[in-house]
Amino acid sequence: MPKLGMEPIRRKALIAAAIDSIHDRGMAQVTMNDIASRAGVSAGLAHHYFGGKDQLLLATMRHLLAELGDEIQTRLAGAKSPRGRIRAVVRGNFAAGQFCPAVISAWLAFYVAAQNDTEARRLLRVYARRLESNLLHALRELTSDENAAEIAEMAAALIDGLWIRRSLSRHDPDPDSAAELVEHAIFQALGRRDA
Amino acid sequence: MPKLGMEPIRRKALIAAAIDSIHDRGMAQVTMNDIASRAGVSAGLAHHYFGGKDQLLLATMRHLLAELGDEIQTRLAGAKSPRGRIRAVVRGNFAAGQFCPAVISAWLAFYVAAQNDTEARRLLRVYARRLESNLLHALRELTSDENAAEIAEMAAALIDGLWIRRSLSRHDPDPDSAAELVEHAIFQALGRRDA
Amino acid sequence: MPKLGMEPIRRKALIAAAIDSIHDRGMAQVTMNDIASRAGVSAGLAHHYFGGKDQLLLATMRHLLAELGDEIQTRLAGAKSPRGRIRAVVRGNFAAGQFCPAVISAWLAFYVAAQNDTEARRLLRVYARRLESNLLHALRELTSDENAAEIAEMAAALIDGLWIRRSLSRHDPDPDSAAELVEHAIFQALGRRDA
Amino acid sequence: MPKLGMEPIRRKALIAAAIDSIHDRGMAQVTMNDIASRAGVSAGLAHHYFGGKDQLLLATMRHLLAELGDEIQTRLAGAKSPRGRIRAVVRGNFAAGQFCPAVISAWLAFYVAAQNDTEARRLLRVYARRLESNLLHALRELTSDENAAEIAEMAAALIDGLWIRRSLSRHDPDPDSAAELVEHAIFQALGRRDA
DNA sequence: AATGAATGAGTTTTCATTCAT
DNA sequence: GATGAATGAAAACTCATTCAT
Repeated sequence: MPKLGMEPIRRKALIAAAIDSIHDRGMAQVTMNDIASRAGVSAGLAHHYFGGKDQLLLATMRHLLAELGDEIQTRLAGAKSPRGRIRAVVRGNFAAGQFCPAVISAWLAFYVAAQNDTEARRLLRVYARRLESNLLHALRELTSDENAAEIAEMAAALIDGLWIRRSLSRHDPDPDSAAELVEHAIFQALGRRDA
Repeated sequence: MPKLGMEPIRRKALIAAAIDSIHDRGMAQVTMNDIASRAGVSAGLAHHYFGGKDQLLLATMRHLLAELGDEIQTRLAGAKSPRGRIRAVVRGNFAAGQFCPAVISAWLAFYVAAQNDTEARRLLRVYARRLESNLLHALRELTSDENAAEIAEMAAALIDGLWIRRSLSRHDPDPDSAAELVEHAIFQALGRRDA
Repeated sequence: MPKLGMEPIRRKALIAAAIDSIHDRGMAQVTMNDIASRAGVSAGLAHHYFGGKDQLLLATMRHLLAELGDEIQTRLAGAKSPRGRIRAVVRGNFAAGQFCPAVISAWLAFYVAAQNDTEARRLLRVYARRLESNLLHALRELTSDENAAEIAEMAAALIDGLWIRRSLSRHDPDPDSAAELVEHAIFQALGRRDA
Repeated sequence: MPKLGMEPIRRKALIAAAIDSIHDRGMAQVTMNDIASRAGVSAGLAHHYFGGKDQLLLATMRHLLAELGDEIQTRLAGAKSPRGRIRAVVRGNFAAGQFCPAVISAWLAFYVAAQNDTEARRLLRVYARRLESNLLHALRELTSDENAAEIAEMAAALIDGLWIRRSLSRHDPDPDSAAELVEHAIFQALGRRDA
């Protein structure tokens, strides 16, 4: 029973289905049929709306990136101090909507896909640059530029590493302890001068 | 012109070719033909030796794991102090043979594949446990068990995170600075009590 | 905003769009969507009016055939002498509305389609017979029946051949010189007895 | 039961099957499966050897063009006089191997395909230019350059037109009478000065 | 030991066609 | 009268895998 204005609804459903499919079949094994039937539509429709598998996957990635960006921006807007901004960035990266198994799987898959896909790589670089610049901004208010850069690099690596590692663990990932670990590392690195 | 004793040579060539193929086509896109022709043999032969694509890929993963393990063990054998052992583990993870683009790509790909492949996951878990136990062992000589566990987790995440991040950068990865960053973080975390 | 009496307008627009689509995508590649969107309507509407792709294409062919027939009949009506009637037929075949790239493409496509489509073949045969009979009629007044038949066959082949050849040339086809070439050949063949 | 050196055999069989398939299904309707199963192989093999449908079709066209070229060259080599060379070209165009229903269908299909496919068009232009140059060469020895050009154009159109027309007739095409018709037209056009 | 030949199952992709609105 | 939504069947294409030689 076709209705009007279905397109955005289908697009969202397909993107959500793509994330779930990647999670439980793996990027290399997902088929359009998996995704489409999980979204409750035909494979043809997925093609119709996205133009092809690659583009659907890229759209999914863009969606994830945008969501993460929003998460961080929202928290950043409410932060008052440099330390608050650092916390905002870190917590944003481990926000509930993001740090669940299916989303983590998808993220990793995209990280890996970016090794060989120019557009995916471009997308990821934009995100990485923004993350680092957010961190740097806050850190520079608390320490020397040089120091800030070093800490930012460490923090970013730590965030990504925790994502990866949690994805392999049996238990559901715990956003809070992950965020605390990162914050702890950052503030400790700042600590010497801070103290 | 078939020769005797070619098997080990072919196996090595195929594994090396698999790593390269994964690097420049991506796990999802590698075909047996890619790998075989890169190794200078027919796809049929790759089958003959490994029994199938999955098994060749698994063998490749085992090879990577074994090499990394050897790298670390060798360094560990020559280390005298707890700090030396920590350095051995960290440096081993960024050893020259490991920390080059093709190998990083392959590692990441396997990390992701492990999300959905039981055997790959098992293999990876064995390695992760050993890495952690090596680190823990050394750390426990320098701090409380609880503290050691926390630092080990952080260090492991940092190592993985650096791998992933370096893989996206345009430049060839620099093992030394990566290792230093990790060592610095570890010793700083130990620092308070160490001092 | 649906209007009354749109049907004939839509039909014409769709047929024109079909001709253009065939011209620049090729019979094998035309889709209902091409045609419909070029006509500014939805594919569904094209179906509604014509019942299906095949029937739209057949209607397009009928349209072309009818136009060509009209073109010739009009000229024939104004012709006084046998030679005038021959000229009428020839010129009709190269009339402006007919001898333009898009129409030529469509004609050829139909000619070829007729090899495998019964209805298209029937349509084409009717036209071919009429064309020949028109020519024959005029020729018989100028030469023997046997001779007339031979010349008619030659003329018809020449007309078709020129269509096909002009369609491959880079320049826009020139109706006048084509018509002259055919007339020249006919009158020369008649010449011996004519002289 | 795979044997060595099958590739050229398969290629030939597939090309022959393509011609037959085009003939009895029509260019727009042929599928790789039609062709492959007619050639007694799987569709996968056809892809393997030709890379895709388009390329198989193009290869088929190239084959037809080459055969026709050979046919003409052979006859041309044996011709002594200008008139003999003209006859060689004309007869070559209606040679037995060429002028049978399936081949005619394929030719026409390609002629039409050339309207929209750059490579097909290029191929056809090469052939058309060669045909015309062969004719011109011979004709120039018998009449003025200007006259020769005109007659060559007429002859070429006549040849193509006869192909098209014969393809629509119910009976098997008769190469001899077709060739005679063309020769007659040429020699008649030459006749005035010739006489 | 090694290969080229061949297949068939699985996937993406395309489209005519249908239909509720 | 007209559309956008949706499908399903059919087609192209890919590839791991098998096997005779």
